[in-house]
Amino acid sequence: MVESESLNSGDLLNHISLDCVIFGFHENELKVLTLHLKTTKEYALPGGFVRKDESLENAAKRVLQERTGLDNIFLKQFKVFSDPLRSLNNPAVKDLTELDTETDTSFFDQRFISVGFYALVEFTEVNPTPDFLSDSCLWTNVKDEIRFMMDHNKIINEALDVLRVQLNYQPIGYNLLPEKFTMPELQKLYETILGKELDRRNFQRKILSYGILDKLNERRHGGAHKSPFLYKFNLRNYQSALNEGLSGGW
Amino acid sequence: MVESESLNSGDLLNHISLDCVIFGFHENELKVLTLHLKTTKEYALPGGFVRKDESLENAAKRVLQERTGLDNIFLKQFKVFSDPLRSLNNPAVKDLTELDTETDTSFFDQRFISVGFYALVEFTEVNPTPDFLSDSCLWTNVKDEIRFMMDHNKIINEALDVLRVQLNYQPIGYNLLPEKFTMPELQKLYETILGKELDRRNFQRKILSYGILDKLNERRHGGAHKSPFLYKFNLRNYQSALNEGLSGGW
DNA sequence: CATTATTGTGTCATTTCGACACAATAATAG
DNA sequence: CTATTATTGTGTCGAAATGACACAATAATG
Repeated sequence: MVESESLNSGDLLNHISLDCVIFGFHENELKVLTLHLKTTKEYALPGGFVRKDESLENAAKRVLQERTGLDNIFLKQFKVFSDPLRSLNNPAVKDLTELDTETDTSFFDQRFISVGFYALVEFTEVNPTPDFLSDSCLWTNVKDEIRFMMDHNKIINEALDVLRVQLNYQPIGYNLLPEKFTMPELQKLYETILGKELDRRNFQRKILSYGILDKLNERRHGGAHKSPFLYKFNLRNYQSALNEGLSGGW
Repeated sequence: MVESESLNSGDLLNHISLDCVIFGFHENELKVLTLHLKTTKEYALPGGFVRKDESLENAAKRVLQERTGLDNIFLKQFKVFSDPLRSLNNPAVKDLTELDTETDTSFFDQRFISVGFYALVEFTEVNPTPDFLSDSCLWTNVKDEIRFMMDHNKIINEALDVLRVQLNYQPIGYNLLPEKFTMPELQKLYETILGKELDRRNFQRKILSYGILDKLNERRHGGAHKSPFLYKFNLRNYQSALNEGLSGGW
């Protein structure tokens, strides 16, 4: 098991951890992948530590792979959380002691400076997998404002802030939506992230003007009322929009 | 001396360092505060380490205070540099060994994950002060593309990228310009950061529309030709623009 | 087959943007 | 002391983007 190897703390850098805010979008709701700790029953973000020979990015990829089964997804560090008091009352210490009295908890019982990453994933492709400290791994609704352990609420909120800013100069949606999606679905994604409603017609005009969408000759049937057209992202243009940024500013 | 205390590495967190890209603006040039190492004669960014009881932000403030004499300046972390190979050939180890054979260099001779900060300071207020490893602390011109040690060139370039993006949704200039400044000076600052020229009249129209400037009833005399008006930032509006962001996007 | 909510598409006035023109002015040169 | 010259202050104009709406088409539902 990968995690029990990780517990062999000799391979890991001290004082440094990372936490991942993994965003998914489902049924018009923005979700965050969440762990539920076995012993202390607290909610926590998926996180991990850095091996002595790997980069932070690689460590974050490992965490993502282990919790979601996914590889190659949008992943970005956004802030370091270094309050010297943030590691106090780390429930992992208590959890570990109760779970397994033989394990040395001293690695967990130190001050951690944690690098926050956020990831955007396609909800349906995720296979949520708990780690050795948690009894379940599940999606929680951002709107629900669940109480997380330590400073994880702060981490989530700051990730959301960054995501909102990103929306203004980069395209978003690939990685968060299925391959084919409708305009109303894309709009709902934007509205959910921004926390406000947008005009349907103006939204369509603007998003189309970026040239990152290909309109398909299919419609989504099954819902009530008129069937909307399906779109997919034009990866070529999407990628160049990611690199060069959208319109914006000077 | 503060630094020799810092060398007492028992107070410091292992594996974690920080580097500051301190931007200044002078004579229409964007500058970076740079250290020149005594022994290896390499150029380096001001940096430091984190005490066991302080936050990263606090450690960065210390570094800034020590190198510039300034307190309370714009300072922001922008990225963590964690390539496992980045600490190889850290000249500080060699420098230290040659400078003082009694000092234990083992603290320096470890892998460091470095948090990049960038700061915006008013050039004329800075009192550049070398640290114990360097023989001088001076402003270098960003355009000159001086070769820095380790990955510091990369750190500077990424800081510049972030600064350019920031320009599009936040006001910039306070902290980089003197209290009173002219419109052409402000424009040159923008042009220097962006690396491109802007139309004089359109720039003025746009920057004024933000409502962050107060036009004064004074002009700057002494230069040739027509004397431009002086402006200062309206701190009230500037601050709220910082918080709420400029126009932009959705 | 009518109802109803939703989608596709378009209009219009307002604002913003990009590219310029021209007059005012302050040191400098003669 | 006056003309020169480069720079600054201010404004215009068409094009493009934006925000606020209207109306027809349509696909499930009853």
